Amino acid sequence: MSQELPKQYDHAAAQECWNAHWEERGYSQSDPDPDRVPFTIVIPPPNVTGALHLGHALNETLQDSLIRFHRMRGENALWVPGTDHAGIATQAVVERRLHEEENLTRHDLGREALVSRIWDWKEEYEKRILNQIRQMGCSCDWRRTRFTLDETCTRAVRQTFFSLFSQGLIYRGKRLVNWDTFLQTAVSDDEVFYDQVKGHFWHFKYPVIGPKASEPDHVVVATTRPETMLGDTAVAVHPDPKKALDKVAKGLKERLAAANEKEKPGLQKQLEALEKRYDTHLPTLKTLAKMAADGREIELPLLKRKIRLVTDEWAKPELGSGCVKITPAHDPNDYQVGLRQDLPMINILNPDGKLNAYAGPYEGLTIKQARKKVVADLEEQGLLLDVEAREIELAHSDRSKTPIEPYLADQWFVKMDQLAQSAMDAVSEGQVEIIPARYAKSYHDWLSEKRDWPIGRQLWWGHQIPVWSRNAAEEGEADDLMNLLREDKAVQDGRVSIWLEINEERQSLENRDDPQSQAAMEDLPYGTVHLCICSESEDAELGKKYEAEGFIREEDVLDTWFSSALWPHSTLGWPEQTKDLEYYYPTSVLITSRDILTLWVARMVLTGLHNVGEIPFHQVFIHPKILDGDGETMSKSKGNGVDPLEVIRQSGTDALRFALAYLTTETQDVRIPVEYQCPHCEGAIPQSKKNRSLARIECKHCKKEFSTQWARSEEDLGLPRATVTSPRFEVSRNFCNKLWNAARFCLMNLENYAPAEVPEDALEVEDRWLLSRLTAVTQQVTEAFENFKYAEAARTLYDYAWDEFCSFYLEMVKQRLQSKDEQAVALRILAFVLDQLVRLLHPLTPFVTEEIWHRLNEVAPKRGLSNPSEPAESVMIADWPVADEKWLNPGIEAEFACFQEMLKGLREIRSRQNIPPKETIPFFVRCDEKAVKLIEPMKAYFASMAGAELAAMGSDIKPPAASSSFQFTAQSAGGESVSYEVFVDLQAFLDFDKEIAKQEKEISKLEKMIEGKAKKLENENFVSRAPKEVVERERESLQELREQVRIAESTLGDLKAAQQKA
RNA sequence: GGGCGAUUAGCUCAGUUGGAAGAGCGCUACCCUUACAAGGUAGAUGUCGUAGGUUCGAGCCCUACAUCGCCCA
Repeated sequence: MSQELPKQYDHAAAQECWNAHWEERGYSQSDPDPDRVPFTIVIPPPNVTGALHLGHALNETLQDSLIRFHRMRGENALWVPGTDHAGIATQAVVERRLHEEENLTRHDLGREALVSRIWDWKEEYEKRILNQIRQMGCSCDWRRTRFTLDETCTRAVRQTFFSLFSQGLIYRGKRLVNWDTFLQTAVSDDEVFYDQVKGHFWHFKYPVIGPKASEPDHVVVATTRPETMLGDTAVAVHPDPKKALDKVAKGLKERLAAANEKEKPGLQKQLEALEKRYDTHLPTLKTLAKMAADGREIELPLLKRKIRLVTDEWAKPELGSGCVKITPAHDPNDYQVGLRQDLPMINILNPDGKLNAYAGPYEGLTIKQARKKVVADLEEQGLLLDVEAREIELAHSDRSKTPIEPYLADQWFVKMDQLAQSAMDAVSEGQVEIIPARYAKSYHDWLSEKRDWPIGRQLWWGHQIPVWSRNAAEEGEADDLMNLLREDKAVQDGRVSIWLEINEERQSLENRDDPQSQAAMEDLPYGTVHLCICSESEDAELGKKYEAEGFIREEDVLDTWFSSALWPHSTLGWPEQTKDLEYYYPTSVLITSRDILTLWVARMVLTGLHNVGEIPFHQVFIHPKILDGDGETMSKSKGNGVDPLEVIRQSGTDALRFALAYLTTETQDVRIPVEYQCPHCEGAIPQSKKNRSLARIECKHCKKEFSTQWARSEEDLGLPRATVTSPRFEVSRNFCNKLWNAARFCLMNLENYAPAEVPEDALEVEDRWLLSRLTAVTQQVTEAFENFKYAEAARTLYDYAWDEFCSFYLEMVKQRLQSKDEQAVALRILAFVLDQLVRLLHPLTPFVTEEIWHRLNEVAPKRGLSNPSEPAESVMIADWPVADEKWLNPGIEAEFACFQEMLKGLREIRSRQNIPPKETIPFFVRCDEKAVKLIEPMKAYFASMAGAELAAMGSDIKPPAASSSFQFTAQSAGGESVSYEVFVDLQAFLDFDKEIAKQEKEISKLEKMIEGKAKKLENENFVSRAPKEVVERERESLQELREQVRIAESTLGDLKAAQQKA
């Protein structure tokens, strides 16, 4: 038998074997079954941009553990796998590679060819990702694997779009978007990050047209982006500058009054500067506000365009000159001003980031070139006043890492008003529970803004928006077209939906009668007629028909989130009313990371409610993020990413999973310190912010060099590459190995096993103790899984398996296994407890437990304490243990704790006295009769586990002349306290100095505690106000401590006397 | 600027209703004891971020501050 069982757990072999076995048996497949309760999870689909990282590993681990737990509980567990097309991210990766490897742009390739390349990428990565998920032991129903761009999902997307469009919840409008000039697409706010860059703050003079006497002949404005002045359509001043200044001053004064000494000087200075403004700036600003009311105009330099002087609260009299230039088409704040003031919005950019015809002589320049030239030209005309160096928070596209240009463009939106409200209600009314609860707040805060959702992306990879559009130059034309369409059969049948968009820009210009606006208006159509085709299958025929009538298909595709928002119902077959949908929806729980709580979770709730009429899941569990040792998010681009497959290779999937679960507590993110493993000597080199960006590193152990993920040069690539890993997985690897070896021990001994019922009176103390603990552990672990307390489940099991099952029970049972008479019951307990432990651990460590299970099935095909029976063929489908409370026995646990304490004391003396392992130490115990009974049965274990021979015990024990002693108080099974004095006869071994020092230290520690307690008890307040039982406990405890000191002092005296003699 | 979280041993983290702080790793010593050296036994290690407050009593409750992280603007 021992031949077959290696000393070390072979995780690689187990994983391969059992994964194949599980799939072959189809354990993870689920079909609707009205007799069973479903438990359903849909995977948050990883995107096909790249391979999975540790964050995914955590996410998958938590889902699979939960699915396995519920499956074992007998629920019909379904876990739907799949991946996400991640439109912009995936297209960006492929485009970048195209550029790097072939120096081509997407326009060189064309839409069809590019999309085909992205599909190739997707095929490759989808395969890789699904394989990774498999390697993590995930028990998904692979038959149901979905992709957000596959047929099933496409149908759902199409249906959703059509339905929202028909209900008027989708519209197109001109909006300021975050334009990525590199990828030439709008990106959402969530795809924008801010970076501090060094920039400048330029101050310009704009001349006033026809100033009256006593009026200023110019205004001063400032900007960090001078080229945007070409798109200026106004200059704003505050409508009531004095009121605004007063308000700021009041706020400052309040802060000053409340400020501490450190802050005061700064605030004081600010206030003084502000007060000066009343003299230096206020008069001019007041005049300007009046001029604005009079309709005075400004001449925009360089282009010589007339622009308006307006009053708007966006202008801050406390800052700069108090005037602000307004560029509605290129700044979000200015855009709002533009809307309020009905300003023309002039877009000066082409999609590629070069300036367009509105920029006049600057047309064709890049932003950078235009900036330089604008500044130079203004300076030449004497209109440049000042340039300050300044740190600027600049928006960058997360996708291309290039600066974002705010840009006015046509954009498709979903109206969020009602939809957002429904999603908010679902949470506040408790239909959807967010765990931990504090995250409900950010969910609500975000939704309550009810900001319309921009859903269009100027990409080629994704769900193309199913809308065909045609401009109508004048109102009459629009009406005619609409009337014609209303007669259309497809429209009447409800297969096509139509909508007339009135051109907002033209409308806003219509309200103004200046010639400039009128001229601009003429270029703009009155409106656009849009039609949406419901079914993709009709695109070809109907689409062609409308195209012949002058309609053009929208080129943009939908935001990826539009399709992932449907995931919980689209994967189950919606819009068809499938049996799956009926049975599995709403799903049970969604497990995800907090960063997409709003982007994704909220949207799933609202689309679920809109499409299916029901919430998508009952619970949302938000798990921690994976950080590196410095508390930074892990990412490949930082170089601090650990590859889960590497962890799996080195330590095994079980170790990966167990470690991640072990770290998943409610409030902490998971820190995983990263280190390089030297390919030459396998030594560990901790990763730092410094070395993580290097292409080559010298090993501090063997002094040889190795390369990293950054290696690009021939020379660097020639060096062997280091593995990036983390020491954090060792604990769990060791644990798996420990479990393996514990099982190995059991299995080797179970050769003589014969199943039979175990009557309670056949049990020894340690059996009762182990069963009592097992029962408690079963309850704790069950409750932990029910409440997503993964760390608690893992820790409870770790402690039980290692400290209790291995360190105590297995050590104790060894003796009984030697004896034919005592063996039988012990083996039944072993088989049973191992069986239960393996079940409890299975959700976290599926492979090692399955490996053990199968071997256990061979040697112990029937097991159980009351009614031995045949277990399931696989632990994956075995029943979850049910705690049988009859085994709970706090009395036995207390007694056992007493044994443990005595054992520990004996071992400590051995260790302190350096007594060789082979020597046996005799010891005496002084205690009363009751206490004798408690210790008596454990006699043999002191011998086997501490090499200590109980020489005598009783109330009249006289300590040996040269001894070491300790004493303690414990609880008996009945709850009374029992005291022990233990003397170890050290005649043959004693190191007097060491022992005297130890006793003295012990006495001084005890005295300190006595002092503290005595003081507490002398405190009138404590005695009178604290609960009686607490005071009583303290009194008793003081009593015991005094007794302990007395004994220790007597031992010390004996020791000193013996030393004298010796 | 607003919201949320964190701060406990050298490192990574537990710490139940408030009653004199624990684990793993690392470190030290001893041990290849017939399940396991990825192991065993024992040991050392703490201003519980700072300052106040509540309380007989605070790692835990309250307030302020500091530092770090995340989300939002």
